[in-house]
Amino acid sequence: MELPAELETFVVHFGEMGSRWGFNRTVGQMLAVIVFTEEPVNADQIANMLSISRGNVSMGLKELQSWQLIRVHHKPGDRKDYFKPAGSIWELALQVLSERRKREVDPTLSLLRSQLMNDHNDERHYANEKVREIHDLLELFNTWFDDIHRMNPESLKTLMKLGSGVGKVLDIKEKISRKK
Amino acid sequence: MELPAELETFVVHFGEMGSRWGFNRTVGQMLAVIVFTEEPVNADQIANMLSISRGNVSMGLKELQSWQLIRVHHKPGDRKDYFKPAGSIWELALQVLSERRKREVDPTLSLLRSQLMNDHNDERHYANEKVREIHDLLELFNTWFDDIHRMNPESLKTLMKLGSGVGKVLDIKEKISRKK
DNA sequence: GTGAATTTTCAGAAATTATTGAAAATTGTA
DNA sequence: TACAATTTTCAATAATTTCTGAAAATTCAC
Repeated sequence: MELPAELETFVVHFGEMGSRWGFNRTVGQMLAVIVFTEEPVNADQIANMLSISRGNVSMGLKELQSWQLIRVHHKPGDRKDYFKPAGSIWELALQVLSERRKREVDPTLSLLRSQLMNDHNDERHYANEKVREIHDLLELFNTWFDDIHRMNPESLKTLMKLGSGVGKVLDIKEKISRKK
Repeated sequence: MELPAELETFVVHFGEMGSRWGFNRTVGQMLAVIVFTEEPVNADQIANMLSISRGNVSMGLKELQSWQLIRVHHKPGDRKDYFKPAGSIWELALQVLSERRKREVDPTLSLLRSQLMNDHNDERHYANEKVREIHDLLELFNTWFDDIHRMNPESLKTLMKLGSGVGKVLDIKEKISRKK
């Protein structure tokens, strides 16, 4: 199976962006192939389309599975593993955010938490103040994100479209309470 | 100036996380030093505290400035440049998100946009459907984020604390309109 | 304008990360 | 169980990224 010409642009781009999204060039390209190809693809097809080694494909697939972005699919009478996206584009995006939070926020939060546990948590120290501030911010972000993540996609879309609308409501509410 | 012992943990951690946050180990460590130190610090102090070369510090500072995370500060009678955070923790966090959107979302969005411009935008093709879906998702995310970013920190905090509260309101609203 | 203080640049070196491909392990079928 | 198909592993190598430090550029006080 050859890489279809109309996919080339996206494969190249997803490759370039890959490292910014948290994986590497090859893994990004593999994701592009899997997302933009209607039929599930197998490892040999991916290796051929991207001209990379079979071993590299194997590692990349493991990575994409650890991100829960792809799923195995079996075809009757074929022992090969075929891969397809683990959900809709919307679900994949949420999944990427979720994994990134796990990798980018959670470790820091747990360090800050343990730091605040230590009783020598001297509030006079500037650094301790900052630790507290970052901790509270990340904690707020995390609970907010959990909330959001639990919402069904349609409500979430509606909420996002509302955007500053919600903000305006809150601003008005605030102005009123300040006048009291 | 020596690296204060109580900062060591954070410097090491910010270093490890650096690459996940979009810069490299050294730049992460430099950010930690600047954020956790009350007094503005100069390039030589950073180089000494982190035991890295003066040239490396210069490049790192440029990077942090390109992210708009730090600002120059001048002391009277001292020609050296001193550096301090460009804002509160909250503002720095928003700034990181903002820069990352610029680097991680905008390039993809502009590719997808140009792809949809091309008239051979054949809706029968599976790949084109996906292009459209990703485009719409990123567009929605971008306008939402712009909205959010314009809000004042206090309203934003309130909104985040509300979290699923807003979601519940929307869910109820939806259930009602479905019954009609 | 001169020159010392300071910052920036960048070629080469070091460190890190990604890739290959052959061997080992696993899986499924007969 | 035997064996062929398939996947995974991992040591060696290749590619990329980061770092150093000396030289060049800039800045500013006199």
